[in-house]
Amino acid sequence: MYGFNTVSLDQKGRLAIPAKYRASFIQKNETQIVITKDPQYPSLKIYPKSQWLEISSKLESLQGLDPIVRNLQWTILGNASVTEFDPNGRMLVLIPSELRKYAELINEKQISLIGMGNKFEIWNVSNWEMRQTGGSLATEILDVVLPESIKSMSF
Amino acid sequence: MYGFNTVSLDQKGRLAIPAKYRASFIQKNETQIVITKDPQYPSLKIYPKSQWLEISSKLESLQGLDPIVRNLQWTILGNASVTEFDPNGRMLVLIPSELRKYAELINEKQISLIGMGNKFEIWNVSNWEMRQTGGSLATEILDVVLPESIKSMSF
DNA sequence: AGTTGAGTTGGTTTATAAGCCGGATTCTGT
DNA sequence: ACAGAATCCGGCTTATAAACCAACTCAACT
Repeated sequence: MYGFNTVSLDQKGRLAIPAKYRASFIQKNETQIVITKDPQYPSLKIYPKSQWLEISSKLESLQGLDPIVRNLQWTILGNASVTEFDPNGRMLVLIPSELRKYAELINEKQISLIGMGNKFEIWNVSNWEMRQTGGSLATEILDVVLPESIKSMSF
Repeated sequence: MYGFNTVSLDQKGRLAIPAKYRASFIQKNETQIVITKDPQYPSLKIYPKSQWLEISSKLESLQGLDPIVRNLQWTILGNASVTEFDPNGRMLVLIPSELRKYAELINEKQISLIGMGNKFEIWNVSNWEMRQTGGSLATEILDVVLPESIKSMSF
């Protein structure tokens, strides 16, 4: 579940999880994945269900009065979408249009899929290249001083 | 697993791990290796699987909202690729083209393979010589102040 | 010099991904 | 409520890329 792939979306905007990643899902008996927004950059995150449960419950338990925390909760929890995994065939993920907009994937045929161990990231190809080469993006969404309660968290 | 070798890449970009190193893998029952980017210099790192598991799990657990941490995670985790011994006991590593570009190995027939004990490094031959003689490279990638959480880590 | 093991190479096979198409379902507007 | 359109979903086919395998070359050691 590491490494980077350029994957194409079909005409209908569906994303097929590459086989080498699928294997690791099957191995861990994961049958569902969750896709949601990344709070910091115009990109998406894909979690296996079990990982998602950890993260979402941590997030939910934070005190909801801090505006930054609420923003995080809205962004991450409010945009999550679950997809079933078919162990026999391939796994086709239909990315909700709101998320596609967010990650600047409208009309894109190719996307970058990056395996980060316990999660994946989905990027617009040129945004990802820009990131890799140290360039700066037009949009960096969450650019604030984080409260202590969040600093230690990893999403 | 120490010492320096000049090794050739074949037309398909495959790298054959020299026998003397292979032996030490077999001795330790390592059947898989992981190749990824070095975050600091235009070079690649090869870890035996067990070593990789340590490093990657440490990296994944760091606070994921810090931009520098995310950069490190992207570079190291997002570019990792696993190879295992083939049935003949040979190990041909296909270096992904993105990594070849990164380490300036496009169109290079020869590379420098440096054994560092628990890992290997792969360098463009002339870059490595430059380093050895104290010269400076055109590209030094990670040029930032590291947060305390990372300073103590070794990759 | 002959033998053995390592390195290198290229062709073959297999696995995978991407395009294509038809059918089903939902949505919308009248 | 109905018709048309748009969206969604699954299977099939083709093209591509990676894994496999086997033969050849080179070098070292006896």
